[in-house]
Amino acid sequence: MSLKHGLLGLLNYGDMTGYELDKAFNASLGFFWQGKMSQIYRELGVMERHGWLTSERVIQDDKPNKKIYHITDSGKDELQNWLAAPESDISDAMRIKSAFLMRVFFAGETSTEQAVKMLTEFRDECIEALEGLETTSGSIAEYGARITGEERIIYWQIASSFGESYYRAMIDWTEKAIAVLEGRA
Amino acid sequence: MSLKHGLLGLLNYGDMTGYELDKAFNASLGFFWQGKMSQIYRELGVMERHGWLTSERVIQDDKPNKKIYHITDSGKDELQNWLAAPESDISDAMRIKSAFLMRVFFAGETSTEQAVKMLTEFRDECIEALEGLETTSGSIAEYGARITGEERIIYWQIASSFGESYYRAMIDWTEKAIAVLEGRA
DNA sequence: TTAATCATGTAACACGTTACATGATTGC
DNA sequence: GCAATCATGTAACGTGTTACATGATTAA
Repeated sequence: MSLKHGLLGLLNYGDMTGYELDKAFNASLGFFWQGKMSQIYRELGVMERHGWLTSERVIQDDKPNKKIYHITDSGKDELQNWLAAPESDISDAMRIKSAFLMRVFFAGETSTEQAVKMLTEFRDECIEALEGLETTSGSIAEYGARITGEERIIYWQIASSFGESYYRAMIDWTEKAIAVLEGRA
Repeated sequence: MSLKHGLLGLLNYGDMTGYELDKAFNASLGFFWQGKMSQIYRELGVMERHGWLTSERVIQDDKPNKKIYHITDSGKDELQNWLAAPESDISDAMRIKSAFLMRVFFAGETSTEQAVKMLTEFRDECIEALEGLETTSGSIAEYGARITGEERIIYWQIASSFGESYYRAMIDWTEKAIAVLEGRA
């Protein structure tokens, strides 16, 4: 249900079109939730049918026509309920789901070299991702400047600092694993 | 595609029924990939149609009849290809997807107390999960004793040590976040 | 007597991905 | 001339979840 709630949260900051929502979503929430445009358009339709949103069609002649979405009181209620929901999403957040780890699990069926290669690639990607985070925190600051409210920025920073902790832990883990495999060889 | 590959990997250790696969899956891979029984049965059907498996029906009169699955050469090929696939699943493993983080992101719409409560609950769950991991490594040892191959056990331990790194990082992050919020209040 | 274990599945729905379709304007 | 931006969607498929159906045996 979280794509819907992410969209609600963004529309709570102000009216937007589906196209703008897609960009705002990727620029802010995109770090910990991904949604394709086609899915966003579909979900907006569902949400409108739920009565969480209303839409208004705007005719343009220099650019394609657009449809501006507006959050309703019912939508704001839904957002608040979700935010206040005791324990919701936590058990979900605890669960690790990783096809990569599954490959590690079965790596005994291949050679040690292949396993080391796989882990090395992973570590390199983690390092890159960690470096990329500086860009992300930059875009958060930018966003924060535009949309008011210092209280909000604190939470954005907390959420984005998750990435740092996460990638650092991954790099650590991978390097230990590589050391174990190379020590054994 | 990873549920399929997990099942292939397990069937590569030996023939099993859908019911046994469900239990083996949850006892070993369940830590980083979850699959419901109904989904497992469906996927087994698909895999058999792909020619990755064959099945044999066994009539029992004290217990319900069962169907034993056996991996084919084509299935073994598929498993090897997946294991050798350069870079597959890595970009997937990098992506963070967390509805919980989305709630943190929007926590500015509620009170600081509520945000602290949410984070505290999360930290507590992480601590519990970390403690629960000792049980997991126990069950890995048990599994390792039954299914031969010391090379395999190493990878199982590497995969399961991921959890430790992960939960420790989460606990750290949460505690820093709580400190920031409480310092501000 | 009640719950758990054994054992199989179907049906419907929810969510995510990929491919396709359309078409003007603007900057390199 | 070519790619990007603006702007909306549909269709089909893949994967994950929930609910339902059946029914014997065994241990607390």
